[in-house]
Amino acid sequence: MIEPVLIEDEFFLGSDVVSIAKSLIGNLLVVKGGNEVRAGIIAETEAYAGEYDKASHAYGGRKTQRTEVLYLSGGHVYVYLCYGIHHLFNIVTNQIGVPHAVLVRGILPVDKKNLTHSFSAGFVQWKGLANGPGKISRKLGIGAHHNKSMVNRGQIHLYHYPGFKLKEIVISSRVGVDYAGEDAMLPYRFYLKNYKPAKK
DNA sequence: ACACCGATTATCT
DNA sequence: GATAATCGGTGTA
Repeated sequence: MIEPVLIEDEFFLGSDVVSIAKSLIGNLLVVKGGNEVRAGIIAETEAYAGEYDKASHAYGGRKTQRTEVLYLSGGHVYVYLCYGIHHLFNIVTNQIGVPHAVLVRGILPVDKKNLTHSFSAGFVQWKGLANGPGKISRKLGIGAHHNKSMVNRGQIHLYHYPGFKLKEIVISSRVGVDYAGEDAMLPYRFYLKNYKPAKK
């Protein structure tokens, strides 16, 4: 059994949000709440490249109450509400002042028996599919209170997960960004080949 | 004050 | 598999 190891802070400070989104695939997302621990293997991500990306909330350098978290340093958590119901989980990347982020759109369940003892306390096994950004927040218990928190400091942690054997990654255009014009075509979405996304 | 944005579930075929 | 029904926060005026 190989121990998952926390992803180092520097990883999230990187300037290439697209490659960060890709390399997050297959890593372990862990949410601790109270005495409970929930986890999933990241199976689908999208990159949002800030000021010059029409699909980004920070397009054109827009800075408001909602988007100011995007301008914080890489590793901060950006959670926003969609359809008045769903909380969408993003990880801010790059240096302070550069509003890049990775949206996590899908996770796979992890079996407790594939994890070492350090995760077993309070581990809650969730079931079903989490192939959609609203579903992962439901399954893992991510909410608005996580907004502006810091990965690997508070309740949300990201680990390298050598126990998961990464196969082929599919690259495609992003979901639900029709309004972004030509930027809607950018190949900024990544998912595991053997995973069924909610949307093609 | 108002237009805009989108993920999920239920219900139908 | 396809379609319809659903909400509330945000940004701009």
